[in-house]
Amino acid sequence: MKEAAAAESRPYHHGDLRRALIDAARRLLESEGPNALSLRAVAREAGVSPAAPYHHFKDKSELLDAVAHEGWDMLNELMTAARNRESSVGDKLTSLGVAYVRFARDNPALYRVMYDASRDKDDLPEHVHMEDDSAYCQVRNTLTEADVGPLSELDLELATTAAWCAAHGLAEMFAFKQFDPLKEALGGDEAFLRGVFEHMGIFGKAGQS
Amino acid sequence: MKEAAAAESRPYHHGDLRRALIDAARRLLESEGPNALSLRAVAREAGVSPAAPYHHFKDKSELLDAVAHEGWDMLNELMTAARNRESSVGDKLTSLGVAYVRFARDNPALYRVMYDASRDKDDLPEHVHMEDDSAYCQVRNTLTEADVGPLSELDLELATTAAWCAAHGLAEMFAFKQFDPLKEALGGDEAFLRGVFEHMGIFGKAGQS
DNA sequence: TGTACATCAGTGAACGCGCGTTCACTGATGTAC
DNA sequence: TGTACATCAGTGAACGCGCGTTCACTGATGTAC
Repeated sequence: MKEAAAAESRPYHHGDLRRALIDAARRLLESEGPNALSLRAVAREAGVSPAAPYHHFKDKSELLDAVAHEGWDMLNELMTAARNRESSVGDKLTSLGVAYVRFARDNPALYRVMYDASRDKDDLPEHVHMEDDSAYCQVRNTLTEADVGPLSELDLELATTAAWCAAHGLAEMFAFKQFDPLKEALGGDEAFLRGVFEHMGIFGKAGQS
Repeated sequence: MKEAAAAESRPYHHGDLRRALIDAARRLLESEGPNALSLRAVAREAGVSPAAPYHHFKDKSELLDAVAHEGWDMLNELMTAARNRESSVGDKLTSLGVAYVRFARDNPALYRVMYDASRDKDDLPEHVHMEDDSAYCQVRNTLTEADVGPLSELDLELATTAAWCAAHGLAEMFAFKQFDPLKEALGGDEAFLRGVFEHMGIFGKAGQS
């Protein structure tokens, strides 16, 4: 219905096809999963010919990168909000972890695209771990606030990495049915999530201080 | 050369094509990566017609499952060995974690296939977390040996899950170039690995006890 | 204000490709007598 | 030991499919004068 209406009313020139393509990709991603995300499918979803995207993206991977970039931006924002919401270091860390895994749970296909795109380059995008308000830096900066004595620069990076890995691991495992009984016994996703975090050094230890 | 020789000498009936196909898949996986793993490519690599695999596997996914299954078996064995190699609980846990991540580092494409196959079913294969000598149980059983007071059944599962997630997260991140400076500063992969584990509750805390 | 023209952002047909799977077939093997 | 025959495990050609990308094109827009 939406596409039909768009097809009727859309003028020859789209206005902001780049934007529309990314949105279409996001829609497809959540409705059909990451494997369905072809250039042609995105064009189709946007109601446009298969060649049209080439006026806005060099090739398929550039479109995917744009989608992934938006995902990271969302995550950065969620993490910033999660940190600002709390006052103690321990609460901030837990809140960051929970926000991270929630994002992955609520946007599983997008999350997958984000890491797939990174893996292709063997690196995470710069703005994820370099810029000041990036998700990675939210974690690192919170860790510097912990009053567990001065951490060396190396230890700080290691601790941040440990936290990031732990959260990513949980995010990837979260959907496995294997954990359903445990989730149920604990009373829900959220309790499970916090339960696991409590057993992870970064989150648990700091959470108790 | 190998395929040519095989093509010359192989009789009409292969002998053990099932085995040969899985081996071919493994070879392809490490040389070309997970995306190159098509049924046709596997048949080609095994020096056999595209239809031949259908006498041994119902479809492509059954072949992939067989490959993944072998990966899990390898991992189970490595984990068992890693645990038996050490005597203290802390050393066992660290050794398990290191063995896990090493496996992922040394067999990145296989590792990917293992989890991709699991994700398609939303569950890990039974023999990975149910059987007594499975990787998962190696971790859980080691945790029961820890003298940190009696863990409740739920806490035990949570702790095992936490350790598994943490290791998986590190395994997935390990190859990112982002960590190259850190690895170098610490003096190599191994030191980086242990450094991160020390900051992870399960491994670090128990490692100090 | 009107007109010529360059530029931009679409179209739609076509390209070659590799894929998973099916089919009728055939060569090799094993078994019954 | 030899022979007839069923069964097994291959072949290779063909199917339809969706993909990424290119191409010559055209309709719409903006700008110079």
